[in-house]
Amino acid sequence: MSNKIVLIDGHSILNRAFYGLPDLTNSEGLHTNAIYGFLTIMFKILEEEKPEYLTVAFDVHAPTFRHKMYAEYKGTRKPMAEELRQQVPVIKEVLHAMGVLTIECAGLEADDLLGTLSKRCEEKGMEVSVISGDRDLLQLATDHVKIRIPKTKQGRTEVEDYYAKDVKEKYQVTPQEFIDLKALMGDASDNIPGVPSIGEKTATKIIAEYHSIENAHDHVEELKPPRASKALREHWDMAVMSKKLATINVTADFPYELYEAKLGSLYTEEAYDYFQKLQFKNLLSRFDVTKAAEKVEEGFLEISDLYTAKQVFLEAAGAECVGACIFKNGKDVLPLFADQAQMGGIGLCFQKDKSYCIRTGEGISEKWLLERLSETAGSAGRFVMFDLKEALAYLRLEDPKNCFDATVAAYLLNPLKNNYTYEDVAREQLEILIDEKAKEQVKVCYEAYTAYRASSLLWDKLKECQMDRLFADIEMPLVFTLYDMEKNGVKVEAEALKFYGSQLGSKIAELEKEIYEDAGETFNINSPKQLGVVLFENMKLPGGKKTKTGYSTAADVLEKLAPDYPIVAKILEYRQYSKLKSTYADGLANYIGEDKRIHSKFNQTITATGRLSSTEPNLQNIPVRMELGRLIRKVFIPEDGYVFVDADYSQIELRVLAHCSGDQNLIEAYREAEDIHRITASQVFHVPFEEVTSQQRRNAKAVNFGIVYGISSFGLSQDLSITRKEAAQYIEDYFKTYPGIKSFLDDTVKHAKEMGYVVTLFGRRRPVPELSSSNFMQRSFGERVAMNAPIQGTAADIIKIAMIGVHKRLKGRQMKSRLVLQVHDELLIEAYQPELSEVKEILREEMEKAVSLDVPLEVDMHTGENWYEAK
DNA sequence: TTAATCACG
DNA sequence: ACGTACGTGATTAAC
Repeated sequence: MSNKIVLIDGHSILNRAFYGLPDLTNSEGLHTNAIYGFLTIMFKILEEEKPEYLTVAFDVHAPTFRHKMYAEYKGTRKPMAEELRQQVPVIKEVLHAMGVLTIECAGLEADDLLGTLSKRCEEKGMEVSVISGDRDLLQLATDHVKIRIPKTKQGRTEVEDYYAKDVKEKYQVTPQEFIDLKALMGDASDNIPGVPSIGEKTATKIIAEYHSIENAHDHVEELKPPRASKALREHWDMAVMSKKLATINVTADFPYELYEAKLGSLYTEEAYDYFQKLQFKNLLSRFDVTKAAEKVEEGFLEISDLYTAKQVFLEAAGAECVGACIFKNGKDVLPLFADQAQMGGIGLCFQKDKSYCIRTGEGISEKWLLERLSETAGSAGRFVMFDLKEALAYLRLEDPKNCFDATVAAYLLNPLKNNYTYEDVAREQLEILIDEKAKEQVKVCYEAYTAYRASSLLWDKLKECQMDRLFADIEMPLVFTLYDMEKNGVKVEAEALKFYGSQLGSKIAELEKEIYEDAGETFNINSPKQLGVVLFENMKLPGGKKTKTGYSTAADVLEKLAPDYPIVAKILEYRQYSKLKSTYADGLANYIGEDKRIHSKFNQTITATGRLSSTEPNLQNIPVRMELGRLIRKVFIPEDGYVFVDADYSQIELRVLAHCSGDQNLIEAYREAEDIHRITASQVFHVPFEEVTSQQRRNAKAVNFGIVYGISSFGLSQDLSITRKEAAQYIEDYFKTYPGIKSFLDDTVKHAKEMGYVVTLFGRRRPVPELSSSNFMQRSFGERVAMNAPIQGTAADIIKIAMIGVHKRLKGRQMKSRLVLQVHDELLIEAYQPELSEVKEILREEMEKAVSLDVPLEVDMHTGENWYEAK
C-alpha cells in the first residue's frame, strides 16, 4: 500500500525553471520555458517517488498577510516578468488536463498551504515530499516529511533531499530552529530583513547555542561577538518581525479532500493537445502511441519478394499521390558517393490505409527497385519525399513539376526550426507519434505514409499563407538546381593547397616562438582563457574584463592594444595565420574527393531568412577581404578547357530596400548613381557630389549597411567608433533625406507586431516571436530582425530565381558549362571555353532580369583561370 | 556540449 | 536603465 504524497510549490518551481532554461516559445509566440521546466522536474520526481497523491500549491496574487507586513517594512516585491506571468495560467490548465490537483487560497501563501498539508498528511501516517526551490521550506522537514530542492546544473536537474536530520547536518540547526536562523540572518529572496550585521555564520552560531531568538535575547549580554549582541538588542523588533515573516503557518484552515489529489493517468488526450500546442516534442513521447496509429500500422507491409513487389508497383502506376523514401543499409556512406551507397530498400505509400517497405535482396536488385520507383514517380500526380535533394542521387526524375519535398514545405511554414524530419511532420500535421524504438520496416512505412498523407495538408497551409507560388515556382525547382551544383562540385588543386598550408605552418611556428619570448612563458595561444590571463594578469596590459568567463581577447579589443604592444600585434597575426591554416588550408583538404573536386552541401532549410547555407565544407566563407586569405582562392580552379565566370549583384539588399520602400529619392539615386554611398553622403551631409570627402563616404556607407541590419544608434556608433549621439544624428539626417525608408521600416515593424511575422517580396515568411517579449533587449532584437528579414530574404529570393533561370538555360541547351557555387549575392560558373560568351550573356540576363524592380539590378562579372582572378 | 573566435555576405 | 548591429559555419578549448 502506497501512502505517499508529493506536494509541489508551484510558483517556486516555475521560477526555477524560468530562470534556469533559455527562452523558448511555441510558433504562436507563447513563452513556454517555465512550463517545460516545471513539467520536466515534476515527471522526474513522480518517476522517482511513484506517489499515490499529488498536489500543486500556488500563491494567489492578492497581497497576503506576510507580504503586507513586508510592504510596510520596505516597498513591494519586484513584479513578475511578463514572459513568466503568461505561463502561470497555462501550467494550471495543463496540470488540470493531466488530472493533477492544484490549490490556491486567498490570504494564504503557497508555503502555508504546503506546510499545513504536510503536517496533516504526516499526522495521517503518510510519507510526504515537498518540492520547492525555496530553502524556507526546510523548516517543514521531519522524519516523514522530506524537502526536495531541484537544482539545474548544466541542463540536468539534480535534487537535494532534506529530512530533519539532513537539515541539522547541513545547517547545524533543527528545522524548527531554522526559522530562528532566518529571523537573524534574513533572506533577500524571500524579503525577510533579518537583523542587520548578522550574517549566516553568526546566526548559525547563536541559534546552535541558544536554539531560539527568544532564548538568545534572554542571554543577550553573553552573546558573542559583541557586534551581534549589540545588533540584537538594538534591532530586537526586526528579529521578532522576521521570525513572524519566516514562520510558515502549519495550521491554516482551508478545504482539502485527499481523494481529489489521487493520481490517475497523467497522459490524457486533453493533456496531449496541450503538449502539442506547446510544442513539447520530447514530452509527447511519454504518451502512448494513439489508437489511430495502431490502426495505421495494420496497413504496413514488408516485402522482399519480387512477385509481390511487382504487384505493388503495378498498383501504384498512375496514382494521384505517391509518398516514398529510400533507406540505406548498415553504416553510413559518404554522401559524396551516394550513388554507390548500399541501399536497404524503399518505402512506398499511395493509398491512405496502406504503406509498403520493399527491401532489396535476392530477387530484388537495387537497380530494378530504383527504376521502378523512378517510373512510379514519373507517372504519379504528385510525388512526395522528405529531403528530395538527397534522393535525387538515386532517382531519375524526368519532370520535376509533380515533385513535392515535404522537408522544404515544412521549412517554409516555419523557418525557425532546427530540423524537419518526417517524425516532426507526422506529429504536427497528422498527429501521429512514431515510436523511436519501432522496427526499421515500420519506420520506413511511416516515412512514406507521412509523405503521402502530409503533402496535401502542407500544400493547403502553404496556400493559406500565400507561399504556394514561392514553393512551387522557386523552392521546388531550386532543389534540382542545388542537386546539380552539389554533384558538380568545384575543382581544387590539392598540391597548391598543401603548399599554402605548409607556408602558413612555418609562419605560425615563427610567431609562436616570438610570442613566447615576449610573454616570458609558453602557453596555448589558441586558448582565449590562457591568453587573457597572460596578457591582462601576467603582463598587466590595460583593457581588463569583458565576458562572464574572463577577459575578452576578441580582435576588436586586441586591435586597440596592438600599436602599443608588439606581442598583441603578433597574436593577431598568429590568429590570422592559424585560422587560415586550420579552417581553410587543412580544413578544405579533407574534403577533396577522388575526382579532385569538393562537393560542398547547399542547405535549403537552415536559415531564418531564406538564404542558403553551405556546409561540409562551408564554401560561402572563403576569405576575400584580406589579401593573405584571398590567395587561397587561387586553388579553386576550373577543369581543363574551362574558365570561371563569377558574377555578383551590386548592393542588392540596398536596391531591394529602395524598391520595397518606394522612397523616390533613393530610387532616383539608384537610377543615376555610379556610386551610391557617395551620393548618399552628398545628400545626407548636404555637400556637392564632387566634394564628398572619403570620411563622409565611409560614414554614409556604414549608415547604408546599418539600415539593412535594422539600424540602431548603438550599433552604428560601434561600427564608426563615434558616440551614440553622433550616430543618432546621422540616422536622423538619413531618414530626413529618405523619408520613405523611415516609414517603410516603421510600417514593417508595426506589421510584424500585429501579425507576428514579416514577409519578403515573394511571400516568404519569418516569424518574429521576440517582438512580444517584455525584455527590452529581446524586443529590440525583434525589431531589427523585422527590418532586416524582408530585405535579406527578398535578396535571397531573387538570386534563387536567377539560379533556377541560369540552370534551366544551361541545361536546356545541353551546354557543358555548369553552375558550381552560390555565395548569397554571387554565382560562380565553370564555363566551357567555347560557350564562354553565351554563358556570360545567360548569366547577366538571368541575374538582371530575375525580377523587375523600380531600380535596376546591376551585375558585376569577371572571368579567370581561378577563383582569385575571377572575383 | 558550449563559448569564444573569426571567416563570409 | 537596459547593453546590440542582420544572416551563416568551422575550429578550438574546456567543461
